[in-house]
Amino acid sequence: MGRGRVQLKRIENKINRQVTFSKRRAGLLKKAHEISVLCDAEVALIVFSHKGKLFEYSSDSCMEKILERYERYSYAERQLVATQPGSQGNWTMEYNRLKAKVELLQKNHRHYMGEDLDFLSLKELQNLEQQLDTALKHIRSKKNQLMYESISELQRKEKAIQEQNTMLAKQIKEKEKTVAQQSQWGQQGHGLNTSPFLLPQPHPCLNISGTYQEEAPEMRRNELELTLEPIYSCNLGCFAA
Amino acid sequence: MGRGRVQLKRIENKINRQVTFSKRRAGLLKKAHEISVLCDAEVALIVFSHKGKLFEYSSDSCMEKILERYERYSYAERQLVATQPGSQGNWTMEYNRLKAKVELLQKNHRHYMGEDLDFLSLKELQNLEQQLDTALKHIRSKKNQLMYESISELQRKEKAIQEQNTMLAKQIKEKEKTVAQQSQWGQQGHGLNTSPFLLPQPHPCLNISGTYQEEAPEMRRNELELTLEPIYSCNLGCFAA
DNA sequence: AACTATTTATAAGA
DNA sequence: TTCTTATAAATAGTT
Repeated sequence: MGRGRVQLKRIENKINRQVTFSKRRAGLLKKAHEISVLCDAEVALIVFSHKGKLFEYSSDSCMEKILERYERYSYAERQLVATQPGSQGNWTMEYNRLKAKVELLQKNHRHYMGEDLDFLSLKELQNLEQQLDTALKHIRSKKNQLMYESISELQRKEKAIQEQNTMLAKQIKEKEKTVAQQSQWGQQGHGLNTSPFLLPQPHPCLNISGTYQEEAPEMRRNELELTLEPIYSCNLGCFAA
Repeated sequence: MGRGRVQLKRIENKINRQVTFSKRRAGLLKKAHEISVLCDAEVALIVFSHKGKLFEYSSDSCMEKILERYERYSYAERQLVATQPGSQGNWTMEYNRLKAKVELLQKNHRHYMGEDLDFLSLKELQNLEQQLDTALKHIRSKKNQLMYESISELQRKEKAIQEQNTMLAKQIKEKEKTVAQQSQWGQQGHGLNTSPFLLPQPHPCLNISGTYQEEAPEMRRNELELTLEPIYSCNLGCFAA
């Protein structure tokens, strides 16, 4: 119906395909509606465009209802088929169904693995992202637990060493005092040169460690939340790409 | 399309309705097929006649596949809608639908979480394990990257402090020597004491960074493999259980 | 189910 | 995308 005959094969021209899709989709939905009204039928129509956009029609009773009815119906049908022995057509049918299901699962899995995302729509990707996010939370928590242990072990070490550091610095100071006293009492004035040199040395380090120790819990928390969150959003970001 | 216009309302004549249903149904299925082929779309069409007979069409990928895709899609859609306030549609209906869907999704999800695995086959389990492993690799690498940074930062700090520690200890030792010398020589040769104190000061710091850069990569790698591997095997272990 | 007068759908072009 | 138009398709009523 148009200016030329149409071959029943994929339209290769992208633009053309898109246009035809729009038109035929409208027509299909219209016809679906018409038959449902004219003939009092229950119709469910689902169309995914090549690019993954969803279009649907369902007669008065909502989509879910019809799909449920369908599931019940086809389930019952399969049960009947299954209980009837001998019929060999059922086996191939069953086999194909199984095969299709496996395929579906694998496809889903691939999506869950962040692969084959090219033809998923943004919405589907968001869905995926959310689910993966939840899954990762569990794994995160275990991993973080061990990481934390490693980190706080290091921090514990650091703290201990720093304390030792402080101790040593103090000892030096005292040593200096002793030396200074000795200088004062002997060759005077010389001790004054050494002390301003030596004193500031340990000082910045001690100061740093001092403030670090106080802020460490905060820092740690910050570091973890700030450093780790971006990882996830970054990683999950690729699913929205 | 026919000898007279058609009003969009239920055809009361039973025979007529039945005939029209047959004709239009064929047309609808045909069109559904056409759009799926021409436009590379995924189409699922379900029609229940007034008398309850089922007719269906689904493009190449089987019906179940498409319906699942639909469910996922509309789930995602509803999630988006749910976050947007205001829509006051059939709440109870929506609620029930949501509840059912959530249950279904949770079941799938539990599998991905390594739970409820009792009725999965070995192959499915292996599949799950492998896929999760792969997925985690991506996440790991990013997360580890940041964790590494945090850890090696701490290690750098630790090392630096330790070196300083050593330095301070040396200084103390030398001070002691000086003190001892001073005691021995009385108040002689004081100028010699200050220089060994001052020269080594900047030296160790430079040394630290020099040796660190060479050894750090090895150290980091070791520590990561030793500390982190157990986490994964532990985590993944539960999927193999 | 087959036929056919008409209405519809739509391909191509603008 | 939307509108137009020539033409192919669908189909209502008929046989």
